[in-house]
Amino acid sequence: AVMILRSRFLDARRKRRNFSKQATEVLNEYFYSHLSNPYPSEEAKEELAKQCGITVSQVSNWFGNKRIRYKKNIGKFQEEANLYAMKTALGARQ
Amino acid sequence: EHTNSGSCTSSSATTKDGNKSSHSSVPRTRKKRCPYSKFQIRELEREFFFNVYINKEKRLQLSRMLNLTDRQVKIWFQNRRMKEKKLSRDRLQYFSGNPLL
DNA sequence: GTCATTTATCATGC
DNA sequence: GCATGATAAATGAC
Repeated sequence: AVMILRSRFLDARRKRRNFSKQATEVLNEYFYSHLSNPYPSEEAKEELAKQCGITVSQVSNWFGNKRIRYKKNIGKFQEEANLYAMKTALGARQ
Repeated sequence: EHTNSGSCTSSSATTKDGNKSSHSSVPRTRKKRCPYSKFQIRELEREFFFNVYINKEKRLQLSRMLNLTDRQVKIWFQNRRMKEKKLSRDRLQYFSGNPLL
């Protein structure tokens, strides 16, 4: 039984599943509202992980991928950046 | 999948350090990440099974056998220890909230 | 030495 | 066919 669980764990380790829409929303909000320094602290990572229902490692992976891919092609993310900039601006107005 | 024979190994005439000279504007290009072959991984894992920490002798021996630099072998063991630690954390988390067995 | 990270690569989703 | 999450080399702070 332990072996079955172990194999299941190992197999599921690299099975990729997309995050929920809400989780991506939360992560993007943080990223674009800290665009000058998109490096969340350990505490911030834990809070984000809790909000998103994922692990801290997954939060770290997401920010690592996001930073490099944003840097590599800022133009591609311009629309997304404007969207979240607008969103946070509207949120802060009340 | 990867039967990587001799594509990435820093076999010889490449870039040890040709540039320590006082050129102040050379950023010193970052070494391109090159995945190791199945054979290299197998031997590294075999040694890691015996010693999580590798000594200088075995490191030189391994680096020669696998056609890697001692620095590469050293870094591989560092990364491998970090991987093991992460696997332990994941295992713990995975089995924690489970009433199974 | 650890450890967060950068970067490229891998594997999957769709 | 790329978008996306996870992993594998490589660097640097400490």
